[in-house]
This record gives sequence, structure tokens and C-alpha cells, in this order.
Amino acid sequence: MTANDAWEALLGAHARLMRQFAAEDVWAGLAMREYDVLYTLSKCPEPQRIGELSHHVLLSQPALSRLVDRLVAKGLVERCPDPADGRGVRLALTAAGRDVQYRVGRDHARSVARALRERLTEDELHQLEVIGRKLA
Amino acid sequence: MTANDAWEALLGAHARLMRQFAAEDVWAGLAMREYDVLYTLSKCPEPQRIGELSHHVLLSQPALSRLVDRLVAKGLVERCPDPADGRGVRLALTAAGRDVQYRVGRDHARSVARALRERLTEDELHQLEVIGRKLA
DNA sequence: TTGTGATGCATGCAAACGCATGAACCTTAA
DNA sequence: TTAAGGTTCATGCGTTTGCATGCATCACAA
Repeated sequence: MTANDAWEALLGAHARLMRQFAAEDVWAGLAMREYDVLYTLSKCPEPQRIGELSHHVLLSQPALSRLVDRLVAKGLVERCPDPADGRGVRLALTAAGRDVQYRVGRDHARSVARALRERLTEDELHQLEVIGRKLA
Repeated sequence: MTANDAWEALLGAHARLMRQFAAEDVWAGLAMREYDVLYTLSKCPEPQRIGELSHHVLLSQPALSRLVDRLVAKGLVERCPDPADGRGVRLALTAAGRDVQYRVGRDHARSVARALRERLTEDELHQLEVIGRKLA
């Protein structure tokens, strides 16, 4: 089954690179998942519903809720009431959060670029992006 | 940066598909990581060192050790002393373990093939496999 | 309006995780 | 042979996770 071989290769690539990136010293005391949330927030028109985040992060809703607790405790994220829905909470980066995201993101992006360009041609990078988008 | 876009696409694809696969009812009471270990064992010339497993699974060594505890408790895996190295432990599937791996693997492989073929052409499947192998 | 069910997020609790460390064993060299 | 250092796996402990559930709010129909 070529589809299954492709999936296994994707899993292997993911594991290999995640391990490598996690071992690098660029995270400023954050777990990778915590940085992931900061990154997602930085990419969105400011106030993001917590439910939207859970679509981007591979984490249960309660785990995400507590991860946000930690980011709030670190002063990187703010919980704001949603004026349009009293149940909802909207998340926004604080100034400190934006700053940390920027610095970590810059260093991490360098590692990512280096790791991928070491192993793939420019064509393959484009193919990977196209394929990834189709799957996501 | 096209390399970073490619990595983000890969991450998105991984998260999306992992979520989908985890939600399917094919795991026979196993966590996906537990199945992953059974699968790796089934693919190897019988007795596998626990240290080798940790290269394939995205998990710390202690976590893997306890995951094996659980599989042993379920009667799916055996710990055998390594005759060539008194520190080492070699792992082997039991008959029950082989059976469970086979059944779960068959169902899961079907989902994987369906999910990937729904979204990718045959050419893209081959590209993904090539790219994945280069990265892993 | 009021009641019924759905939705968004938080919390209790047991399970699983990572880090630091320990115990047993291998290796090497004096 | 034995002492020093490295390797392999297991265990202690605090942290993070998922599942089940609770609380508050929303949507809608009677």
C-alpha cells in the first residue's frame, strides 16, 4: 500500500524533526505546545476563541484550557470576555507574549529552515507544502 | 520562507490526520502510542531492544518503559533478558499481541489509505513517501 | 416568558508524562 | 582483579493530560 508507506514516512519525519527541534535551546522556558499557542495567536486577527485554538493544536479542550492558565500565569496571554457571547473567552497576547513569541519564533524558524533545506530540494519543499495543505 | 511554510503544512497535516485516526473505533482499547509499539515490534526480526524502540517513538525513555509495563500487563508483549547483555531487555510480541496488532493494523491501514487517497493523487503519495524518508 | 437542549469553557480525578536519579551491568585500563 | 566511567533500563516525584462532569450562557420553541 503506497498510501500507508507515505503515512509512515510522514510520521517518521514528524517524529524525527520534532525530537530535533525540541532538543534545541531556543524555547525560553516554554514547552513546544505552549509556543504553538503563542504562534497561533500571533497569526490571527487579535482576539481568538479558545475553541478555534483547539482546531490547530493536538490537545484536548481541558488540556488546552489549562495550558492557557499557565500562559496567563506567565503573563504572556490575556483572557478577555467575549462581548458577543457570555460563555466564550477570547485570548490575546500581552506585550510580553508578543515579544517572547517573536524572539522564540525567529530562532526556531531558523532551525526549521536549516533542517529542511539540508534534506530537501526547493522543488520538494514546494511539493511538501502543497501536499500538507491538501491533507490539513 | 518556503521551508517554514512546508513545515507548518506538515504539522497541520499531522495534527489533522492524527485527530481523525484517533477518533476512529479501531484501537481495541489501546492508545495510539501503544499500538505504535506493537506495530514496530511486528515489523522487526523478533526481539527488539527497548532502546531501539525509543528511536521510533516520540516518547522519553521512562515513558516508553512504563508503556511497555502496560503492554506486558495486558499480555501483549514479553520482556526477555538479553543473553548478550545483562543490562538489556528484549521485547517480543506474545501470540495475543501479534493477533491484536494484526487486527488493529488491518483496520487502521484501511482508514489511512482511505484518508490519504481521498486527498492526494498517486503521484503525490509517492512524492510524500520520498520526502518523508529524506526527512526521517 | 419560560423551559429544553445545545454550546463554551473550567474543574475533579486518575492515568500518563518528563526529568532526575538509582541499580545493575558492561568496558577499559592499570 | 579491580577500580572508574559509560550504558541500559527502572523508579520517585512533581507536572501535564484525558475523560467525565459541572456551571454558565445561548438558541429556540411552546
